[in-house]
Amino acid sequence: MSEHHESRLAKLEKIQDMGVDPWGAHFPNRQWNSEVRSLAHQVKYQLQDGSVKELPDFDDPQNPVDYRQWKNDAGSGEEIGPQVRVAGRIILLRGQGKIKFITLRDWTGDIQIMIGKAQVGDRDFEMTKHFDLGDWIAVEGRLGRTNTAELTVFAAKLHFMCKTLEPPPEKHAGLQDSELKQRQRYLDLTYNEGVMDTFLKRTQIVQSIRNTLAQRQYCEIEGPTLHTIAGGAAARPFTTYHNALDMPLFMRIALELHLKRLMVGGMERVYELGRVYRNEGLSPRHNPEFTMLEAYQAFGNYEVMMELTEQIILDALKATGQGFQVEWNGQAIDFSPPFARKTYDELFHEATGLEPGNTQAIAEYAKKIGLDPLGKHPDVVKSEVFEEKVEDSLMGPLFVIDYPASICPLTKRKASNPQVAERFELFIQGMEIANAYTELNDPLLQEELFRTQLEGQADEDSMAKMDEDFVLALRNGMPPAGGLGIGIDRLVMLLTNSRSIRDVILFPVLRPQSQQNPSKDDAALTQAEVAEQ
RNA sequence: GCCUCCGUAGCUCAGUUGGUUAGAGCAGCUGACUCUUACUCAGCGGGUCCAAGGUUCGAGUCCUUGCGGGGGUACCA
Repeated sequence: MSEHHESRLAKLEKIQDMGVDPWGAHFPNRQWNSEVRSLAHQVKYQLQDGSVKELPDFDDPQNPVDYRQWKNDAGSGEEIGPQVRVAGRIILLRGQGKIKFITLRDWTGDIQIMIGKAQVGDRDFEMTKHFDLGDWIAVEGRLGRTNTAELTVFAAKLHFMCKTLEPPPEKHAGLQDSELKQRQRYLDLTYNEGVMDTFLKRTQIVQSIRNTLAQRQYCEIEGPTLHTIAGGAAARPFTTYHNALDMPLFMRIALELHLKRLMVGGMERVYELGRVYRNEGLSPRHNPEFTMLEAYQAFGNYEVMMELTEQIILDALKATGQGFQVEWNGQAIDFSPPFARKTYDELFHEATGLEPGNTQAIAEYAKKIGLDPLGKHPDVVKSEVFEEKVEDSLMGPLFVIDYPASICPLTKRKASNPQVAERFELFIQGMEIANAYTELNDPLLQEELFRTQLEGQADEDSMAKMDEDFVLALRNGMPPAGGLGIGIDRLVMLLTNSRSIRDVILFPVLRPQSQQNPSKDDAALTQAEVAEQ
């Protein structure tokens, strides 16, 4: 066991010896640190004649005020301020003889506490000797300012809330090791600047999306995450097994097919915001489980969904207190509406100089850039070239519209040109953020497309799996509709200036640690020994 | 999966061409201090150098394998 653990356990005992519960209790009427900060204007200076003076503005960097001098000039009197009740974690601790300063942090921010032996009494001051960085405490006291004008709670009564048995990260640099940041996210949240903010913003974004959809009378549902056929996207699923039913199950890779069943059932505007699972590689843009929004609107089309996508993003910007100009990874993103639109073929031509219809030339070009066009449908080859040469360079926000129909088996074709599917993808900073169609509702064509896809495709390509149950649903009649998918994690990345998807997922997938942490076993042993004594 | 970089005290990091007993700051412990704010001052402790092998008179440093992480790449409508 390390010196840190020993020291903390010893202090834990001393707190118990004082008759204080080191694990704390209910602390009613507690105020957030941010609330208390907003009471700063109530701190005033009362002169001996009873008149009250406002304090000067200490926050003006142009005009620094020496508070000690100011009080001197004002004449003898006393600072007055509201009584407050705060609670939080001890982040910094500065002792100065019979006085202690604590920087107390809650999830709204920091506030300084001053504890004077004469003010809190011997017993509470004795307790401060057993404080460690990271401990949770609660404080009752008067809000005021120190001689250096720092807004401070002058403690009258202390309450111990929770002992911390592990030492905190380094107090200036914080937790730098990206592995520890992910494994011990609780430390990352408390001690690293901006981390709490990022995850609170994530919540705001998700709430904003729900609000936007609610305003349009969309209904949120919860579909099954265990599927008998993992469909709705081309991805390798995670497999699992149900014992009582004695059958394999797949974790869902998309929300699409069940939402469409609900459209058949007459849920005319329906969405799910939930987790999907894809058994594929990891990268700064891919986590094996991630959050998707899928929304379907009866009698809509992909144009309607484009407008909705834009609204969702603009509302999310507003909800996170941002304008149209956002900085991301050192670059500027301009979200000013309307977002640009370009057709697939247009972009293809711009990037390659090739005619989008010239399959021969495209196949040769594909070979030249290291792709293998042999035995593939011309549109698949074209799509591979597109992914290789176009997608990464789309800084956007840009709606890419009108995809080749043969690579979109769930999408309705354009009435004027059946070779083209009514589909768009939204690209920002080279990332695919949204994907939407005018949904295919022709069960006969759907069945045929499933079959065509099946030919010559690998077994694990689940998109190719015939989903007869889904086709049956379509045979019962799904209204024409627009459908939309948005990758929530990637959207959060863009709106929080996060470079890695693992910075916006609280607990990303990690391998288990290689060795057992020996300090844990030691601690358990020693606690048992302590109990014996 | 493959390529590549990284792994040194609780944390953040140094560590020269392979050479004496592996260092610093924070954190910890002891003491002093009633307006500090990365408090200060005096003193003291703290290491499985990721793991296992190997080369060498000698390995934190070089080699091999493994483990964990970052990045790239492959897979990925």
